[in-house]
Amino acid sequence: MTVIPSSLLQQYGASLNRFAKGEYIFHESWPAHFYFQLEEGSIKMFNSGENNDYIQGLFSHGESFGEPPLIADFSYPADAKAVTNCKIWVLKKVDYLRLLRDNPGVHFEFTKMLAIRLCHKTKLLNAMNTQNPEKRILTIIDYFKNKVPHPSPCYEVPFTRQAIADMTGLRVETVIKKVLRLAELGELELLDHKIVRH
Amino acid sequence: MTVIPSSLLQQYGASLNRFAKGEYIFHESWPAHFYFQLEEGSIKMFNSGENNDYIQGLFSHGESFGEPPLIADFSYPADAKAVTNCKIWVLKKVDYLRLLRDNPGVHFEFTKMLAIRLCHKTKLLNAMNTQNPEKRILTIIDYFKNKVPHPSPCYEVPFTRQAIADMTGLRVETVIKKVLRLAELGELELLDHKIVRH
DNA sequence: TATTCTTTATGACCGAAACCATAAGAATGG
DNA sequence: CCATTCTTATGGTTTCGGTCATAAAGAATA
Repeated sequence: MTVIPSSLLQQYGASLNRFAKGEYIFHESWPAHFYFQLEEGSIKMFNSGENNDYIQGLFSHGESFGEPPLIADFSYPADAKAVTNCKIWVLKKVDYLRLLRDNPGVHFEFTKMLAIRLCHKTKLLNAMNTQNPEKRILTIIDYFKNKVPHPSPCYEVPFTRQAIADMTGLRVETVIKKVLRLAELGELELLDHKIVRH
Repeated sequence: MTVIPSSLLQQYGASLNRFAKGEYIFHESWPAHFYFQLEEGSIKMFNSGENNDYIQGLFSHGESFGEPPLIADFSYPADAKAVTNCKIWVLKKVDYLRLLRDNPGVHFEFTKMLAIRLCHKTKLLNAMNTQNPEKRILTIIDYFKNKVPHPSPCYEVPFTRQAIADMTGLRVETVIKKVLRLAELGELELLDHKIVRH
């Protein structure tokens, strides 16, 4: 699951930096200068609006984030913020590009990951633009359920109703109501307010 | 703008195939066996729903499409259909992967393209989930306006209201009404029903 | 343990976009 | 050239999710 082995990162000059809970790693519209890979903790990428936030992604141990602007020279399309205290491997852009050039296997795995992320966003765009709130919510839940192949058939959703709202473009009251409805319909189970998907 | 030179494609065994207007190149959920690059004509990638279609992308001369499933071994997340008569370079998956392996420069350009597409979908997800219909419409128009750097400051939108609806998740009547409103507000101009963006 | 903040819950009301019907102009094809 | 289909347009109606107000349970913090 780890994108690039830490030994290889260190070999190219990466350093392990700490970010406090709530701290921003970068902001929307900033130019990209570094490769980031989470060693510990988790971060969220999101667009902040006046009323709304929209969560673009959630990343934790072993995952890298914010690489596309590094590769194709554009500015960040979203903010990145530490959800918990984090330790993050940080590598300068030129060193990262050199690492990719020197290691075709790593480069190919990276391309593969972009392809998978693109497919995910493709499916999300379809779901969020054409489906009703219930389906949108299930789409998001099932994405995270299947992200890491789970041993148990049932998946305890690790998000608040507000987080689901911020990933589906809905309002928190709507998510609350639709989740109760989905539980009635048997699509979800509620165990002491925790959402469980089978 | 051409992704891979046709000479290189031929060197790896590509053939130039014809597709008639309206013909499908592939369907959602099919496994991916070929690399496709448009020599002539244009195609659309879209999800077809009961009432709704959702257009994921429009591609024309020089552009490739449907590569991510080839790279990361998943099935197509959408249909691809010829909008006009097309000539398309078709290359077998193994040969395409060999081409990428042998040509790091081509591989890097491909990675760059995925990064750009990912950024585009990120921006779309934000716009479509958090913005009002007017902003959604302008977001789509501006994307195509800026896709190829245009000499003239004004851009004649080459889409029907229905196509805009299918890219924004709105209904055609809504697009018609909001476009008229945007013209009143001066955000768009209407020349004989053609939409022009400055 | 008290207090504050977050999260879930509920109901009333409102408004914007969907839905539906209709029509006229434009483009396409036989 | 005529017939058919597509595209743009318009107005009436409905519906669903947003908005607002309120509250209680739970979690975090002092």
